[in-house]
Amino acid sequence: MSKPSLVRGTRDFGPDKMIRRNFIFNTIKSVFELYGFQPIETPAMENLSTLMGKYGEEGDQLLFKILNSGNFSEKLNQTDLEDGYKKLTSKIAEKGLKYDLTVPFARYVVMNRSDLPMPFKRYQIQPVWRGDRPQKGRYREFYQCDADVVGTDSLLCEAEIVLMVHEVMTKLGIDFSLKINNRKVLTGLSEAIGAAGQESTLAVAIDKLDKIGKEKVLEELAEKGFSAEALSKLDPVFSISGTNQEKFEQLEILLENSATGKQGITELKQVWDYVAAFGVSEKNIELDITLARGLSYYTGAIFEVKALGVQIGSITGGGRYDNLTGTFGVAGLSGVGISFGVDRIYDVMEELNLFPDNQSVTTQLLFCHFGKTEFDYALPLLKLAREKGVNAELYPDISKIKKQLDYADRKKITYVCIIGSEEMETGKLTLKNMISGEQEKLEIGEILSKLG
RNA sequence: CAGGAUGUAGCUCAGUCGGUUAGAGCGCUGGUUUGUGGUGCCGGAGGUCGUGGGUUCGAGCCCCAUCUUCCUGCCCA
Repeated sequence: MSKPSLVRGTRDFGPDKMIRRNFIFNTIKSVFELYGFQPIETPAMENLSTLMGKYGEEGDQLLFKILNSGNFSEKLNQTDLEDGYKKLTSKIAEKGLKYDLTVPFARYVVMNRSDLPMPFKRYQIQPVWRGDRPQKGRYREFYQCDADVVGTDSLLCEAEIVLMVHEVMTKLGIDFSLKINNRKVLTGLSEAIGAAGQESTLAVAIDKLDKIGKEKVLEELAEKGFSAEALSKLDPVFSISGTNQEKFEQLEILLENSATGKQGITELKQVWDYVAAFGVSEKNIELDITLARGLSYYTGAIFEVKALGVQIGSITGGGRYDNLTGTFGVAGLSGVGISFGVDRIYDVMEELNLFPDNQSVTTQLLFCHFGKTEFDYALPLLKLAREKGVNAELYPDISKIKKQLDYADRKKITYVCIIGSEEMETGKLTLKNMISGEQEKLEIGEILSKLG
């Protein structure tokens, strides 16, 4: 038999990791609930018709497709095989693993809209799957923690997303940079340089500015067919700088002839004002007009969060999508949401050593014994300990005390209660602190009140 | 999905020009004045050298394929 192995890009999580992951999950969850979001869950798999076409062509390729059950090749003929894999796929696979939580959520909203209080605020913490090639901070199975609001255009939602990001990152101790842009600004930008309709190409190139530099960006755009005139009009974009307020002023001049662009600026400024009203400092929040994410569905605000001091992709991202439910037959429902990437947040915290030490949930008290008589004597004490709310266990085998202490040591149990014939006679049990090595003789009641 | 690197004990890694029986540290396990773990001392187990082919008298080492992990790109959390 071959050695067992994991599917590439997937991982097991042992107790140590789960404790830390739960710490992150709980932090995010508590913040979501504080802002009035309610939990839902959706299935791991969806119909491919729900998933396909929502994430662009790249996304369709990265979807994990599930082979139909039973004789999936029954109805195939030679022509199907010759037509290529894309057409073949739709004939042998009709389900897929979900790629994110937003699209299944949109499906959920459409299917349940008459029962949902609008605006509907939900959060969802589940794994998603992408058939990507794994590398640092990129997995094929990973968890997203999403919070979305649908059924309102209010920019208060955008502002609250900013506040939630701020709160979560602060609680986790992560130094971060939250970048905000607006799709309408990108649209305005393409109009302003006379390349209306080319905004996706433009945005994808500009997005790489801080990575490859101005020259390479212009090079790429020229290759994609942008005129020299358009590129020269783009020039002021690269010199936008200063405080967020100063950036707004420069941007207003740049987009003065684009109605859409000006609308984008107005929206952004409104978000800023709301955030300011909550007294949150602007220190970690930055207007970045080169930011481009989720171009296939975001229509308004775009968010991205990066951790400072760690070389890893964005740890959180989101934005507003005006028409996601439109593809499911219900138009006019606007939504805005945020997605926290737990796996990347974990990697960041690990690298920066941000996990609290005393986080481990473990046994507080282990009863050790010298034999069957002592074992039996300990049973009611064990019951008592648990009734008092002390996490306790009794070493289940009759074995040497050395082995029992070693078990406590490995499991990082701070206190052991040693029971021998002497202890049974006097009722004074030996309590040993495994960290200091100190021992004292106490009655069970004293021990439990000390630990409780 | 494109390009590059990688794989030897549970972990981190040595292993010469292709040459006999593949090593170390850590970990694991047993013992060490039998009622005491984490620090000492002594012993022990553990490897089809990622996998499958090929070249050779002979392969951990050379060639091909395949898989894993890591890096870059694209895209993203």
